[in-house]
Amino acid sequence: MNYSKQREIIINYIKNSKSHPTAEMIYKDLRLNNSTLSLGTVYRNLDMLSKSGDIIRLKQFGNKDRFDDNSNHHYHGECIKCGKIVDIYVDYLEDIDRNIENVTNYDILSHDIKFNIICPKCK
Amino acid sequence: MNYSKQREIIINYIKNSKSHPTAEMIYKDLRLNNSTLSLGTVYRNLDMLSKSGDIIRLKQFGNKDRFDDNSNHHYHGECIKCGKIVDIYVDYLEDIDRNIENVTNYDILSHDIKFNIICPKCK
DNA sequence: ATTAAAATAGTAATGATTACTATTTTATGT
DNA sequence: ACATAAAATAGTAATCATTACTATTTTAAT
Repeated sequence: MNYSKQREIIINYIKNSKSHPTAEMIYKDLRLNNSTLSLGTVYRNLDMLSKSGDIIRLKQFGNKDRFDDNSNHHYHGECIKCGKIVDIYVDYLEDIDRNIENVTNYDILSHDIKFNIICPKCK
Repeated sequence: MNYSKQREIIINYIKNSKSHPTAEMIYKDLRLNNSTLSLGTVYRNLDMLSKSGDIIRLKQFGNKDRFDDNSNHHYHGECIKCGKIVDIYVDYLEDIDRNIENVTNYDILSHDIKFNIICPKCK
């Protein structure tokens, strides 16, 4: 994977964002200071970066994929009222994997949890 | 929600299926014995049934939504080798929700867990 | 049996994502 | 620096899962 300016600004955008942006949000924002950036380039890089593990692709929120920084582990919550997606920073629950492993035939590598929440604003 | 023959066969198909079928799989199979069934009808009913809670819509597996019986609680696993989606029957982990609630500002209503697994065949 | 609401079939449209191609950029060896 | 090959991009076209639309049919209740 060679260096590219476009990939750098895309990954920086995601790492500095708190909003779990979609491909289109990333494209529109970065276009402002990068007038030749192509939407295809955004999609291709999001795909590469999520496959390499630098970012994570979230499929479980709405109909558009969302992307998130993968620097430190966290779970996700979605407010059932306003739809906001939030990070939930708690230690990875390793015990769950070992427990499931004990009661099934499966090797458990990891897990993702999505919490259905009500955020403070919507309470 | 009025009765309809089409909705009945769709919900029965899902309840009898172990394969977490996509809309298209359901459509193709049911078409065999129901030559006028429409794909739009399948989509519309899957939407209604998942909103009413009779079935659940799984968004986190591949690019097509999958549908599953919601009669008794279970989690899901996806084999990272063969892509198979399996049910994991363990009690709902209520403690997790209460623990998160204690360390965040959020009301936690429920959660879904996706396990990344290796199935017996792929071991 | 009448009637209004709900549902369907079949088709068209939408919209997120992927594919394609000619051009440009990057990394490497001379 | 220079040449070269691999990798990446921009811009556009194509794909494909899903949703919307409309005329007709079915359901449920009086």
